[in-house]
Amino acid sequence: MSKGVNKVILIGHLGADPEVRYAATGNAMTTLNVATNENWLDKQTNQWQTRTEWHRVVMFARLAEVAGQYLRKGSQVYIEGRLQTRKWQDQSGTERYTTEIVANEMQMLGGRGEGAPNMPPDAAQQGNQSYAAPAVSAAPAGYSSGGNNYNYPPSGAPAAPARPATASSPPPSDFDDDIPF
Amino acid sequence: MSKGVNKVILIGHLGADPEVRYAATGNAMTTLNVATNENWLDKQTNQWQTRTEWHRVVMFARLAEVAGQYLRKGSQVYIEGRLQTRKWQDQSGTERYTTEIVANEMQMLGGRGEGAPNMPPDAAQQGNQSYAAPAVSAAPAGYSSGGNNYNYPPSGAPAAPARPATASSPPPSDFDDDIPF
Amino acid sequence: MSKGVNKVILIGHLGADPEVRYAATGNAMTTLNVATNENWLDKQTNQWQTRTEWHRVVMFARLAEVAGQYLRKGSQVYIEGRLQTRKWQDQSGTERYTTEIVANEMQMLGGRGEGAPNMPPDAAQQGNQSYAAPAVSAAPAGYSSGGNNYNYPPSGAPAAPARPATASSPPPSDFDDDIPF
Amino acid sequence: MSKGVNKVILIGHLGADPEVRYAATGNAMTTLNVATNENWLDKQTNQWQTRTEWHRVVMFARLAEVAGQYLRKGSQVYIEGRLQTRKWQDQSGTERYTTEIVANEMQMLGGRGEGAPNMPPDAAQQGNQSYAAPAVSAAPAGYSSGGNNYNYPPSGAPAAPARPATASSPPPSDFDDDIPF
DNA sequence: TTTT
DNA sequence: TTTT
Repeated sequence: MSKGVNKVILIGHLGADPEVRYAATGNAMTTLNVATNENWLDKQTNQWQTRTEWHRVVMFARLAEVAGQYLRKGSQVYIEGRLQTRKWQDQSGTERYTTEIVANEMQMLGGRGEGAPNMPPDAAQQGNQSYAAPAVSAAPAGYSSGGNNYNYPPSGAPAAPARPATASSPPPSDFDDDIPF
Repeated sequence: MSKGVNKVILIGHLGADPEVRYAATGNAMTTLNVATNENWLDKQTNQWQTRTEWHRVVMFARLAEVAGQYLRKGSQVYIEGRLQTRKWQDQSGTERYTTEIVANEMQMLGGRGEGAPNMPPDAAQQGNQSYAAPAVSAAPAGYSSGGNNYNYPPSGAPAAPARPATASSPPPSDFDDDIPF
Repeated sequence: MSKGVNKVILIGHLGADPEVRYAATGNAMTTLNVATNENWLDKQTNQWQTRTEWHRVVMFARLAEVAGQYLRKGSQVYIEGRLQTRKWQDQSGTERYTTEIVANEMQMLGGRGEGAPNMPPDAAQQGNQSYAAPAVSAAPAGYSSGGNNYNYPPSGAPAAPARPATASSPPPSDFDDDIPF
Repeated sequence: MSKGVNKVILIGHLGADPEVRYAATGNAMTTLNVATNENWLDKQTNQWQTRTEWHRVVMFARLAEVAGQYLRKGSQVYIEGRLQTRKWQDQSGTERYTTEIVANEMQMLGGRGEGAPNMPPDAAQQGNQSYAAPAVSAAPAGYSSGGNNYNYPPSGAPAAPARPATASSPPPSDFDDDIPF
């Protein structure tokens, strides 16, 4: 049944430039690392602290292309999407899980001037691929859209933790274009 | 500073009864497994399919107690909260990440009559522990509220996958009450 | 440009059966009256009070038809949409304003069994008529989609308050099908 | 019952400087006029058009003070709140309705540098006055918080339309501090 | 790894 | 009345 709501809304800044990949079909997939900050009062010290949460955001098709074109490290963005947890196997064969936000809407915020061209008016929203699949699929070919496990990182890739503890452990970056994503 | 929005909204059904734990201080923490369903049209077969996404929801203090008291497997709920990814170590010492929704609001939906008493009027919302910490902390003692890594499951526990592949692999359930959560 | 977010999320109950109208083109428009309740603590008396807010929700095309078919007075619904204020003239020629939620998603909640058939899987979401207009327009013919003032109630109709004080003052109901909505 | 969700999320720009008022008790109330823009494709001309929607946002207490201090005409803001329609009487004694967003969270977006000092970390969120009233009430004294009709504009004031057609018909601005708001 |  |  269509009973269910799964919605995420983020406003944050990119910790790095977008990563854009292309499937053999030409479909784009972009991943963003988005930081959301919040402040909380430490009752012990009575001081304000900042907590940063990092989010892995993925987007497809036209939205992916626009993100790759207009966003940069430091850009402030509004993201709307849904939560999705997918299973993958690390190099030791262990099943691991990564939770991502699959974006269906994006807005570039602030950042007036600073050299970046403006996003085109038709770029802000993805036809929601969940409920009513758009004419041009938002998911790349080779992506088994019916399940949670569109299999990236591919087998044989180095372990790619969902949230790397340090910069030395980068997000998945060695995808094979022939085995898309 | 306080620039940032990190918001999740879910409507779904519980896949199991809530799990309630108590810290040594008496503070409650409840975890829910919430399924959100959506339908998508398989273009190949031209048939409607259902995709289920499972979400791990955690809540503290009064909200946790109310959830434990009024929700049951199958209950339909509205959840509002924020995304949080925490790091933990599995039994092999490998760092793993689990993404959860930390709820600050909950509404029990539908289910009129059916034996379950109604939730009390003051139960619906948690003082948001992120921005303005409530007088009675929403986070249990023993929970290092300043970071992302409030450390459960504890070291030494069996691996608890973020999203079990089957029912045979339950969510973390063998926490030690003396080392809360 | 496409900088802007205008989003409303409601969960409430219908105060009356949906009102469905059809444009000359056959396009449907449905209006719902949705009550959202919240509780607040009266500090004077230290007692919990209930506050009810009424919302006028409008929807078009397929979503409008589904709402008319499956919702009834008392139904619990999830609504997602955008705010829109339109101008109209009452019988004295005075300009008046009505704020509505233009729905693009709807979920029927709870109400298991009770005689009502389930909503079809493709009914939950409207192609968002704002950003990327759907193939079948979500707006009825005769509706000047570019502005805020699609002119109902029509001139000459009795005054129709945005939010009637009592049930004796119903929402606009005497629309002329030839001058749609 | 606590069954109900009434949530609005806006990102837009201020059409004018905030209007700040103070009750006799010293409590602040600020109103914002926020424009949200969206683009839609005119099928007739195959051209992109912009539609602007104006929103009346009200906020109280600390949030009201911060808005008055840091926001200006043109500022980009994120607003989260609830819809509220209140009844008032125009000078002819006719009942009129105005729908507002009562904000409980606000974020200033973009606008780096440009002379404006930053918002303090504790300013972003209002204790939600609906569900669990904060220690310092978010509603000004003199405001009958139990109903929808906190009576401004006061009787005897010139008519103040919810959404003035032109700038010559300003938002309510002649409140009497002794009859707060 | 972001931002203020 | 905003913004891009």
